[in-house]
Amino acid sequence: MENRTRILECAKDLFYARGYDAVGVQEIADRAGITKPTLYYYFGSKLGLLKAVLEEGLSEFRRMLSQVMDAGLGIQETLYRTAAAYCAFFEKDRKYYMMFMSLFYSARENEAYQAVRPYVMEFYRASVSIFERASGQLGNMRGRQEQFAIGFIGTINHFLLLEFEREEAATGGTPRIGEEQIRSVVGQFMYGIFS
Amino acid sequence: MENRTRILECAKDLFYARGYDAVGVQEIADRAGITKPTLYYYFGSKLGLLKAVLEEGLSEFRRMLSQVMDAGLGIQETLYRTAAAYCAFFEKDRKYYMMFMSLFYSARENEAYQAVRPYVMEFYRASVSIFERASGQLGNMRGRQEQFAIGFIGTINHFLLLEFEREEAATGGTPRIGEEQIRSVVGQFMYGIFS
DNA sequence: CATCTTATATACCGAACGGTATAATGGGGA
DNA sequence: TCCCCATTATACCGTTCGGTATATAAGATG
Repeated sequence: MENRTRILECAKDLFYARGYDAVGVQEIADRAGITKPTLYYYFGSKLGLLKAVLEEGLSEFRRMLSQVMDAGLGIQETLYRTAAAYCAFFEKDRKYYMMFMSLFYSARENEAYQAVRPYVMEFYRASVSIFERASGQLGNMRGRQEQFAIGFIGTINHFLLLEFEREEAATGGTPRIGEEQIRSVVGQFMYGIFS
Repeated sequence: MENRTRILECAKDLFYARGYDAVGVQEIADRAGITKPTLYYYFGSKLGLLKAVLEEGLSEFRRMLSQVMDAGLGIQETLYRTAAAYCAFFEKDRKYYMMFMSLFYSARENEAYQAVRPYVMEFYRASVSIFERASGQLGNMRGRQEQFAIGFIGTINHFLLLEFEREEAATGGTPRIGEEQIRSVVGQFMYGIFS
């Protein structure tokens, strides 16, 4: 099983760095120190490899998210902990997060997008449900749940994108994202920039 | 010059639908009804073609943005008009906007990303400057201009992404984005979701 | 020992990739 | 008329693409 893991790791690194379409199967095999038939033995196709890469890193994130959702907290704390889960996931594996994010926004008819689409919808619906459950605290939302949900995901993703750029620019190590930073971002989302 | 324009148009359509790397030069040429050497005569390389596509649709958007920036308005109205400019640009050419957006988030070492990077930075800096100029109204921002700027761009992009998905799902025509919708999104950004 | 399964490599497939050498075409000016 | 220059096509380049037929090696099982 060691080869399988190494192939997944190398594929993730390359997809992250240059994107699914720009990376050839041969290059992945070379970097993993195996040959193409071995790769195809485990994953069947290039797309199958991508799906395996995607699935691999997601189980823990799912668990963290559902834990937050099931805690029965108010919307403020739910949003904060959700954001914290996203940040923790990002910090645990930046390459995975960034790869996922770029697939999130990739062309609709690209086969790689088709592969991430189910996961995108999964997390989007989870986000929508946060706001639906909180309609008591938010008043009549007149169908704005979706706008809130997408705005929330967008805010987090862009915060992490900025964080990523800053880390790339920084010379030293990568400091952990502070709790107060996350509270600041979520606070900005909830109360606006004048708060 | 008619061929040149048609090549640009077809390239945009295909890059939008399937992404830069997944589209071959041959396919673009076929669709435009010309041959590869003609394409290379005008654009020199595939990357040159992408750069030309990018540059093509941007001049008007630049003009709209700088007009807003030079109006000397308060931050609220500036943000609203900036958002409106983004929305107008989106509505004028959805394919271009979505293509640009997916390039925005694509892998850092992908050559297509290198091509959009300058434009991304251009609009990012413009957004930062909005918040820098408004420090009087926002109080001591302690370096949060960047967070505001990226959050603002993220909010708009995700709103338009949602809009795009809704339009795709809708059966009828695509209604224009209403002024009150834009005000709602910008209001959410400025005053939070409880407003 | 014989056999079956799992895992791996060699060597190859046809097609598509980005790109180009070269020639033909056709209109405008000398 | 002649040539020039912009434009376009034919036919090709070597390389890489995703994928596979087939053989082999190693370990477990009878």
